[in-house]
Amino acid sequence: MTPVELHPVVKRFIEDGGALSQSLGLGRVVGQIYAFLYFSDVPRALGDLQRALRISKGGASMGVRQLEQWGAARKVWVPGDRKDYYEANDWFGRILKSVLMDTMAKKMADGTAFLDAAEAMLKPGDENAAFIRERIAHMREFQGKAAKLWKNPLLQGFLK
Amino acid sequence: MTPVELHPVVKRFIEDGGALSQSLGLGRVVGQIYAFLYFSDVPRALGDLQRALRISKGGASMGVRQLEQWGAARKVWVPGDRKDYYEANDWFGRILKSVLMDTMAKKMADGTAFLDAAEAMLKPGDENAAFIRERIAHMREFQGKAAKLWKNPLLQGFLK
DNA sequence: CATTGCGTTCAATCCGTATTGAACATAATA
DNA sequence: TATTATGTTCAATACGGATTGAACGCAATG
Repeated sequence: MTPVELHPVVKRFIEDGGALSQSLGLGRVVGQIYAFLYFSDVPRALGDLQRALRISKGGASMGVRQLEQWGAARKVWVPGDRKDYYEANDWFGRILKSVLMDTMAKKMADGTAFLDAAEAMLKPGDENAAFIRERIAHMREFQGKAAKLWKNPLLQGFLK
Repeated sequence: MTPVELHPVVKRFIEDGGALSQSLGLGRVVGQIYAFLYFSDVPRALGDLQRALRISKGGASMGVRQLEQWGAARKVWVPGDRKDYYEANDWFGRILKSVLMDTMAKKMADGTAFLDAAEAMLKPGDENAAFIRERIAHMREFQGKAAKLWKNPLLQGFLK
């Protein structure tokens, strides 16, 4: 598959975007694809991604779908062409929120359930569980603060 | 090395704590060690960590040091014993801040530098770079908002 | 000064997960 | 319906980073 030449600056952004998303545990290609789309003034098809980033067909397909799920890329219709074209969503706040919801909030949610389950495991008469109860109560307290912060308009405004 | 029996609830917290820190890209053992220390009412030595968590000597040593660097565990002196004992810091906000500073803030910082460098790469007369400039400006804007949010008392209070 | 107990280091290994690519599914076109 | 152009799936693989454990350094003790 014949490569594609990129503006040096865009190339750097793709490299660093890939490294960033890699370091955040999101995989390298999603960062690369997003960077490529973000710096493209026209929509791009899967084949463009393959050529520009030298990634496999499957990788392009899966990466772009992941970005779509996070609302970081959207499919656009190009008349007279039946390929799927994509462009970047530049609303960083929204994207960040999606990713956070997909990674953090989920954990938070079953964190609450987990604390309940843990406390239910403690037998009523369990003497030496007093310290454990204390610790769980302390976790609950922090969890409450975190939930409050998450709901705060300042933060939600940033992530809107 | 002979194992150690743990309270079932603590065992669950260790399992889940390990899974959580693993999923956050911090490695499994640090989460496990922290959970073990957090639910221990007495300080613990490296050997205790090895036995309780069935991890290697090196793993215990490195994990506990990482926690120390984040301020999530501290060394305590036990008179008449020359082993190093550790206990958990339960100030979650502070710990979270340390971890964030160590993982995110760093990236943010050289993100700024990177944008400067990228813009410097654009030749003054480069016509078709207009779109790239636009995009970089848009990134700067968001970066500014993020920096502002980070400095906000509400967030800093939570992370104090 | 030899020995013992403890903590640290780091090269080798292991393990999870990101990535590939061939096979398949689907839809448009001739 | 056969063919061509596209997108998807998933088992196999490659890769990076987490984990191990033997070797080492150091300090206390006899």
